[in-house]
Amino acid sequence: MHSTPTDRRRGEATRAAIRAAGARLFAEHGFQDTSVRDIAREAGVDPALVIRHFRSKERLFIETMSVEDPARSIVEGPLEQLGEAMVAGTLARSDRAKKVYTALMRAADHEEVRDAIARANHATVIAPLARRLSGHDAQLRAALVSAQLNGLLNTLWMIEDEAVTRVPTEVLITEYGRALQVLIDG
Amino acid sequence: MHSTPTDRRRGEATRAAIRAAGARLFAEHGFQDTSVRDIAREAGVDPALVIRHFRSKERLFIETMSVEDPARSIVEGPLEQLGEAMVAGTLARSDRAKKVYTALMRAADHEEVRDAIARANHATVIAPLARRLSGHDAQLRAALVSAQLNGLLNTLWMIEDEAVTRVPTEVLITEYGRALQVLIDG
DNA sequence: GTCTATACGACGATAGAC
DNA sequence: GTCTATCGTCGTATAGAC
Repeated sequence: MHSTPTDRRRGEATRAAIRAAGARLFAEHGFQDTSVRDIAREAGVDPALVIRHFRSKERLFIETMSVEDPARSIVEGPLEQLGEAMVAGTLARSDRAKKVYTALMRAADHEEVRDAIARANHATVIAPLARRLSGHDAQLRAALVSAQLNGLLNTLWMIEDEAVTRVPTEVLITEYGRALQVLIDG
Repeated sequence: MHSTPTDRRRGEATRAAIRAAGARLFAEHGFQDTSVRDIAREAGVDPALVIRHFRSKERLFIETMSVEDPARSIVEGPLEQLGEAMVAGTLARSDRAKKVYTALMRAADHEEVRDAIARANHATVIAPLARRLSGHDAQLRAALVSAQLNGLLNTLWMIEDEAVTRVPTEVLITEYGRALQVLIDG
């Protein structure tokens, strides 16, 4: 009937194990190629518990595909060189951040994933950047800078277009940074 | 034993019906939400024939998700205003072109789809643009312009971020066109 | 050769017993 | 909270009729 303290503690341990397994497997193999049964096996629990605790594979994915490493810092620094700084700061992010970004983008078939992506973009890039911009259409220009940045990341991390992946990072920072700077300057 | 003319004609008609059904359903509902059985029903054909004729759902998707409406024209016009022209030309593309783009991007979980996207980018944007650019790193700058453009399209069509979708097209053309122009000018 | 019928193994998710 | 058994659906393969 009632859940005892022991029950609750066991449940929390199970939840944590499932979450850890999901965080690892989704980042490594993506949403589609990671099955609920894979996660259960990695967590050492019954497959039914994955759904029981997280309601659906999709919800576990969204809850799991996030990074503590805050991207907020990429909109800091002198405004006059922020374009380059944003590209450099993004390309220098952790390996996990790249994998999470890629996994999210490649799962954009799912509406709730798209919403999560949009929310993350606003929270980590658009809103803090818009606060720093002056001049006309600050909000819009911030959103377009975010779109630009995502364009580069998609080419580099999601599509992995060889024409761009083999270019030295410093060149990308200089060239693409100039393009961002135009919208930052307004 | 041997295939009669009647056999061959029947087979071609079946193939065409499956292709047409796939072209419609994939564009409308995406890769994931369109089942092989849906396509077979729409085509008035046995589900096994879909695989028999196209080897896999993924191959039918890639073969089907293309547009005759050539995007090549978006890299034409005076170089000094090509940035704006590219944005304008892209945003003015057919409704089918938008749906195909969205369907492809949302199916990027599949490696062969990513390859198809990269090939399309090179054939329709990067290569023809690189041919027109002069100065340093023409090939790279063309690839980065393509990345920028895809960034806008992803925000607009794939993620459908409201902060950008509700902005008037003319504003997007002016603002984002300026950013493209920087890399076009070099 | 085209097609029909049937089946396989894996999937996400659920009901109900403990 | 956990586990077993199972459901309906999926992409795909194939045997055999025409």
